[in-house]
Amino acid sequence: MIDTDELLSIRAAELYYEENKTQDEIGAVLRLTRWKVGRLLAQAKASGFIRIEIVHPRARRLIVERRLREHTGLSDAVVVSAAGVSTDEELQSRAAQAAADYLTALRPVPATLGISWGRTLHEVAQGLKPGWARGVNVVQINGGVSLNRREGTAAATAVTIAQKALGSATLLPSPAILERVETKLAIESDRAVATVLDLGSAASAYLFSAGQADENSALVDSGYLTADQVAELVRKGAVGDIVGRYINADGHIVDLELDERTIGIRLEQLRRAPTAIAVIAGSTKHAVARAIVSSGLCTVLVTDEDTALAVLGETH
Amino acid sequence: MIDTDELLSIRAAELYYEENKTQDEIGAVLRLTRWKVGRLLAQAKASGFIRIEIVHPRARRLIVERRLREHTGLSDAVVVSAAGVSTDEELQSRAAQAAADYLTALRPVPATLGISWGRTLHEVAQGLKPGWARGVNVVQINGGVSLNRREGTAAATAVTIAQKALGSATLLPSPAILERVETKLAIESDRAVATVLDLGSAASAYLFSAGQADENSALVDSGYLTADQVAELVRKGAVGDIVGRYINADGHIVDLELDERTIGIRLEQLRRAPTAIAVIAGSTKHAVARAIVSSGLCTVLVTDEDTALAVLGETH
DNA sequence: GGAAAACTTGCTCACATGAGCAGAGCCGCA
DNA sequence: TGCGGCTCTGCTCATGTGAGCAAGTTTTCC
Repeated sequence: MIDTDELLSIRAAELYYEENKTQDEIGAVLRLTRWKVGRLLAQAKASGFIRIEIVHPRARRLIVERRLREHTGLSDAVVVSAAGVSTDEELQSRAAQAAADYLTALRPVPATLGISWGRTLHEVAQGLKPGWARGVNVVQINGGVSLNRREGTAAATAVTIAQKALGSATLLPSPAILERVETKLAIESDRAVATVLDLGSAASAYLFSAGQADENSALVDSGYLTADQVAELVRKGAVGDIVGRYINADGHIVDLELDERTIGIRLEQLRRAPTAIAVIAGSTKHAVARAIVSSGLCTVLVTDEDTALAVLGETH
Repeated sequence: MIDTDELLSIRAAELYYEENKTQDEIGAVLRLTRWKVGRLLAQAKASGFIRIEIVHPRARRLIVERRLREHTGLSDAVVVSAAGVSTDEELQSRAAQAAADYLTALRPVPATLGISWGRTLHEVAQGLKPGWARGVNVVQINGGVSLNRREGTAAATAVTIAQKALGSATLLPSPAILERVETKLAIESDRAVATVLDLGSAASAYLFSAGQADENSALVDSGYLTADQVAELVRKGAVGDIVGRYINADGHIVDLELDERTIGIRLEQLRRAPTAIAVIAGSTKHAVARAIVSSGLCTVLVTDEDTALAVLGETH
């Protein structure tokens, strides 16, 4: 049988929150003093019977953000509401918009911003307001899309962010992954590439997303890897990729040989960065997000509610 | 683009409802006066961005109850929350419990209570507390289960309610539907049956449920009708049955011949009753509930949130 | 361009509410 | 039975909050 006080507190809550009665009026109805009513309401709240939710595409979940800050190594977190969202695309859009907002409010404004590329980053670029900053040098930190897709996606992202920041973009003129280590080393040592890589290593802040490890990965899409190769990586423990490098649940490189052929910033450099903003949302990216956060690959995580709970290890 | 004030009001709501900050503190954070913050919060509420829900099996939806009272002919309504409920059975249990509570609180306490039978009514009987009233004569108002199922369900319901009310039960010793009109007339005029019917006609209050019109109907289950017969009734427009009589969406008898062979209170008598409590819940019963309410077959409806919205014509 | 209308802003004031506290009632234990 | 500790109750008081108002600001329309 349910406790009498519990039932009373529910009746009180109904009158308070649905009928907008004052605690005094409720007291009159239920034959209680107004103080008792106040206590019942507090009890109902404490028991979790009262659920207050902010439903809006731009709503954030501050409570979850705080939990992330407290229970992980993150220095900051942005968690967008997943209320009323059915698709992963929608979640990613919300997170991207939130990342744009975060970037706009970021102080100090980074002189140099290192960015990766991909669908999510592109959306972040779209979400930024023209003039969001006054002069930021945007640098690509990993090799770009260029094999068999529309050439310009990666470049366009960097350029858009830079233009809207009234700054300049520095592109990394190189593929993401090369077939032979020798080629990679050669390209890397080329002055045009080396300069950009050095600039990227010294960026004041980083902004990047992550990809899940499956056949829908952007690296497969761009033709750098085949679905079979990714499947093999998964077999070796890969949960996803970050700046073109596949990691396992511990945040370690899965395939050293492949990694040696990948051009771009190294994970250690990212780990040392004072500001590394990861934008990762959608149900397919829970595992990567968790790996990235727990291994300290980012200092700030922009994500959705469900992914945040997964990172906290509270998957329902 | 989203209105600036709208975004601000969302930020304010986050700080107010999730972080429990005062409007003054929020003003300090967002660089606004506390009055502006108050207005933003009011705006957020008015726009429906703030959703407060009471999650508890015994929670009621007073707002929907009021809408029912205002927009239908009902004199009262009880609407239980459907939050976190997956099955129709659970919804029916909640409604049955709520009906038991309603009956307990009903004033004046009915001297004679006319009841139907069925799964729902049985649950209402279970949900009543022993001693919920002091002396109520419980009368069956329609023919009982008796053909091929456990004999006692209908009787047990009446007896349980009466016992718990420290009162007496008067059973209707008759089947629900007879095969020939002549038999029905004969039984009806038998003193033992006629007395009970008269008592039922003069009850101070009625409590009944309704059945959906499909092969799962209690009348099919009890062997009074075949699945085919019900299908035929549906073809003629039947949406469900109430005290053994099939009605269409307008609340009219679907098959006059069948109705002539049905024993129990007539719908006109129910329509004239000052207190007729219908307990109807579950997604399969939306249509019957609507028919019953709109044709004035009950004065009080005990139901679940979703059914209530269907009755109000707000199915999403 | 200027007046009227509509809206927004910062305020006063009254009311609603939560924190904190003293006393009442209840329980267990000697 | 009597004593100390426990919870629960009703209160005072300080604070948080919404209604209403006048002044300032923007918009609209001639």
